[in-house]
Amino acid sequence: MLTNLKDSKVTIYDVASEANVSLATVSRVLNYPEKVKPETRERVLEAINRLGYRPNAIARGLASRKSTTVALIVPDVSRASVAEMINGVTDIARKYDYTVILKVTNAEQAIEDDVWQEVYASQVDGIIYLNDELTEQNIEQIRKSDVPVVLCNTTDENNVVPSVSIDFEAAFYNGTKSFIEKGRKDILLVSTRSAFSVNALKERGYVKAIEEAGLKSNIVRTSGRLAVNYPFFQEYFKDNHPEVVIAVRDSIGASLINAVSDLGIKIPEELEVLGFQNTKISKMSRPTLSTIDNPIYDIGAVSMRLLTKLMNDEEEVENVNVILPHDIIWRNSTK
Amino acid sequence: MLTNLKDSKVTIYDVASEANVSLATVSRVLNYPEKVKPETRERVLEAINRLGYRPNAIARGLASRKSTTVALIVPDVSRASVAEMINGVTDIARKYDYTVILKVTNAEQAIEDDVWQEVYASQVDGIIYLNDELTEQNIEQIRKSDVPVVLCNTTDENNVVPSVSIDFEAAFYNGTKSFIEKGRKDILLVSTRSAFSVNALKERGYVKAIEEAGLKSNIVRTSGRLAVNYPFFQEYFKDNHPEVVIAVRDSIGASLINAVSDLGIKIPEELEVLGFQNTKISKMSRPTLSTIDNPIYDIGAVSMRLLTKLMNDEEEVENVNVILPHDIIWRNSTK
DNA sequence: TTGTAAGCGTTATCAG
DNA sequence: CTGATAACGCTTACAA
Repeated sequence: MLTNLKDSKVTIYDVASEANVSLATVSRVLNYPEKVKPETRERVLEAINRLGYRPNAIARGLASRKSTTVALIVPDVSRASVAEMINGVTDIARKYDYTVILKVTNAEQAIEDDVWQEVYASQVDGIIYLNDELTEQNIEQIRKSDVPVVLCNTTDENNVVPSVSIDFEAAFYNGTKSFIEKGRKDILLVSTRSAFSVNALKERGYVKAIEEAGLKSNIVRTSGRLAVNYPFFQEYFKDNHPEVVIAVRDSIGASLINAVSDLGIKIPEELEVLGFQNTKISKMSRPTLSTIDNPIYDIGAVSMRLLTKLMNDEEEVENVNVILPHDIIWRNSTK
Repeated sequence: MLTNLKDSKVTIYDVASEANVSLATVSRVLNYPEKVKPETRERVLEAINRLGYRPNAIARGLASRKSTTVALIVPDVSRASVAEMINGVTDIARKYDYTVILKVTNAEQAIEDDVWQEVYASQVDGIIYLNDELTEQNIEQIRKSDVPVVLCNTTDENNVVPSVSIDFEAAFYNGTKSFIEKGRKDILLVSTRSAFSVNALKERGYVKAIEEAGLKSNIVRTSGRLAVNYPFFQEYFKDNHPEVVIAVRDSIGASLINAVSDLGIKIPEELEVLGFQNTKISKMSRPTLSTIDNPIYDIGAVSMRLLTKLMNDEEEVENVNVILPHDIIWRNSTK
């Protein structure tokens, strides 16, 4: 009769009296079960079940000064890579009994500033931060944080903030080099316009491979948006005919394939294309898009796991920069 | 000197003494600014700024018995439609100052059960629930909830749970009918296998249009997964040659286009294809996929807005079933 | 208009 | 091993 009654918020007091113990004992069986005699523990557990008691996480948070909550800050969840990463984070969060608060910034600095204030107000125990256009200002923000932060799918150049990602520079170095080894000479990199971001690392890897081979590097920077990319590519490829294009994102690679195919250029015969990320789109594209596999689910999962360690002081906060391995997946957009 | 000091958690007491008022007054300027004399209000505000005070959301939640937090329960964030919907929810949540907790169930009933317990323990003020494979059990769960729930992108057949979605039946009725009006007779619907879901509504709309026209309905049900769809379609279209295929999801439509094109069938000349959702994939597909536009961002946004009303008792909990308009977008997979 | 004080539902520190 | 009791940081009557 007491069970499941809609508005009957049952508290620890109710359980205590039901089990004929003090509330302290109930609290103990919940948090340190080994510290209470098996038979009373049993009695309390029964009372809990009978009443359908669920500890109030808010009261618990206030009293214990930890919320077992983490914030996940992302620019936009509709990007395939961030969506998949979120799955990784939430799966591991569940495993370690953390609640996750989702904050999306729409990549706007003003919102971003608010968001940091909000998550502090929420008393989160840790923060997972995904921002592939990290600025100095953002890094400063993180360093002032009194709760642990892990950068997800990015790195801090100075290794002062914990992070989880692949080695972007090596990935693009290897990707570029594999074409060079096949004898290609005219290799274009399509990157994005943005002050400072992981794309700079990708560019660096590309340039390194190109220069080592004594070739000429060639980078064009475009928007990340489909509506502007398509016409841009159609224009560009009227006059320019590289042998290979490496794109910093699959979506760019795929829209390039479409734009260029619509122009009558044959892929991979006349132009080879390599993407980055291995999203669904790379499999759905025709021809299917060869791509550098960025294990984004794992990156999310490992980030969350790392954060749990940081929150429990099992790990030093500095110099924890996890590098996950990457792969190149050859499909039909390359010979 | 007190500002920004890492571990100096400044509380309402600190602000009170800094401003020479009682903590109650500080609380008032935060919650009912009009109830405090402008000059003291000013003094308090200054103190707040000077100390960099941020109210502790947890303590506030405990005292006020509301958390200004909502839970967003989804099966999987990597599905394009749910990702975009989440953007809608978070944008509106931000506008109304709600924090959102993200719970992903991986479409597993066991996790789902846990999740509901967890969100209750979290003392959320409301729940947004996205599940396109709703069972009786789930509906039961919702009805027992003592906090408002809104179904997002689904409807409860009995209209007892608030919901926001398009009229799925009408959408597929109209989609089907538009082909019938162009003289097509052999129209196949590709749906998914699943006990009970919105796809049943889509099927119903299709069947209605077909039967009204005195044609023969034809539904095949497949998995939602790319890896199984592709070979399935290749097999199916060896022997079957409908004029039109309507798919219950863009991803199914797009993989059908790929499978069938790889078989040498010309789209739209030999087969027309209509998808559902208007995801990025429908624009990236070649030929581009005609599709029923499901305004999923808006659905998320409206759901959250509705939930705010429900949480403030501005709306009746029963019979709030918002139907958003839909559109058909004709692209190159249809004549 | 402002202050006092009693909670909110836990955890955690003492004694016993 | 268990029970009182004081926090935790805030909201909210009720008094002044």
